Amino acid sequence: MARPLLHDETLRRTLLDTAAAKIARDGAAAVSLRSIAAAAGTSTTAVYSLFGGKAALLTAVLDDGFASFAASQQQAASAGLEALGRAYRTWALEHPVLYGLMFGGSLAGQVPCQPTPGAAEPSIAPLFAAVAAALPAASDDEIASMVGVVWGQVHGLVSLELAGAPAAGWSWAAAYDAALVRIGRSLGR
Amino acid sequence: MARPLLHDETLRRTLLDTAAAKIARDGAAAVSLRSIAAAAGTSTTAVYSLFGGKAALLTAVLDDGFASFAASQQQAASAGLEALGRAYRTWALEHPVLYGLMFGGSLAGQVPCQPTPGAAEPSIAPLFAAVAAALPAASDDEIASMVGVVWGQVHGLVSLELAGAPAAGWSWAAAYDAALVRIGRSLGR
DNA sequence: CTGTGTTACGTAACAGTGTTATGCAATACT
DNA sequence: AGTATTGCATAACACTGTTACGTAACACAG
Repeated sequence: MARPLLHDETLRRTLLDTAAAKIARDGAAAVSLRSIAAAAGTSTTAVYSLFGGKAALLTAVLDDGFASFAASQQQAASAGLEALGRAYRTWALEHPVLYGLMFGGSLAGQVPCQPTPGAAEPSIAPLFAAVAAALPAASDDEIASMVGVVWGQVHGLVSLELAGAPAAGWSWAAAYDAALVRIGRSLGR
Repeated sequence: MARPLLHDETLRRTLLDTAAAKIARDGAAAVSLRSIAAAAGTSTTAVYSLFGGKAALLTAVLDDGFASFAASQQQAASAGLEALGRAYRTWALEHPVLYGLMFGGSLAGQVPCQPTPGAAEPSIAPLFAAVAAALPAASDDEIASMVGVVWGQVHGLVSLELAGAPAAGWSWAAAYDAALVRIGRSLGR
């Protein structure tokens, strides 16, 4: 017997990148496995060998997204909580489809893909640290609850903006600014 | 010539209800037009006669959802802003899939259905009124921005909870309570 | 009551989807 | 060099939304 060929890492990255590009352009539901494989210069079975199927490929794209998002958050972490909030919105607006897949309703089963459990945690770790630093006297429960509040506020505004919810009489950017100011004030003292 | 048969309103409601039930149980992407038609005791072409296709049927289900949600909000409106917030979460938790379709990323093109423009506005009209009543001295812009902030906060927490986002160290219910208290405090005076 | 124009919708076909069984070429070790 | 082992192309499968066709049912005119 002989040690067989390993998976081709180059093809894996090519598939991942073309899939991510197509998904970002047309949305996850409008992208077919055949078109991804054809654009990558291979066949559908390669996806099954390398990932396991369309859902697994989407999941891999999603995990890549979480890594990119977490890196963006960690880079902004040193500049303070407000910078963290701005980086959050910036990344989301730059990757609208990906953000929707990561934190939107897709987890609820619209598209059969879900990130590996715990994939989102590194993304909010900087927020957790910032809140903890701003509230040195708070208990763990208070800090945790506050993280939920801040994350919910930031995600909610970004999510509504991305979903195209009607901003009748206000702009989402203005609401976002106001929310960041309110958060900063209530955490400052 | 003769005035022809009108569309069968009974069949329309049957299709709408079975579609809504199936979507609520299995998610929008997992439901096929054939299964809906079969469960309703008819054929797929009936859906095309009555609605125009699968996307149009989903849109109709969605519009029904907006009507139900708006009714729930308007009913809670008289009981104050905090009651409005609780009713918001209650409805969303009772209709998780529908809520995700209505306000989640589906508008961004994951599933090819979109509510009629302006469908969400009656839903937030009570919130708008409550904020305006709580801030009688505020300008229109300030009120509008505050509506965005509050809506974003409430939607964000509900959306993250529904998406199954990890609540590492807190519960979404507790964060929601804390957020409502914070909103009430900052609007109270 | 009969006839006719108009419509609702069942049947069946179509193009396209994700998935899978089969087979062949390429490889890494003996 | 030989051979076991794998990657992946080909082609079939079951399924999807959509649509052409045909039939049965109806509202009105005579």
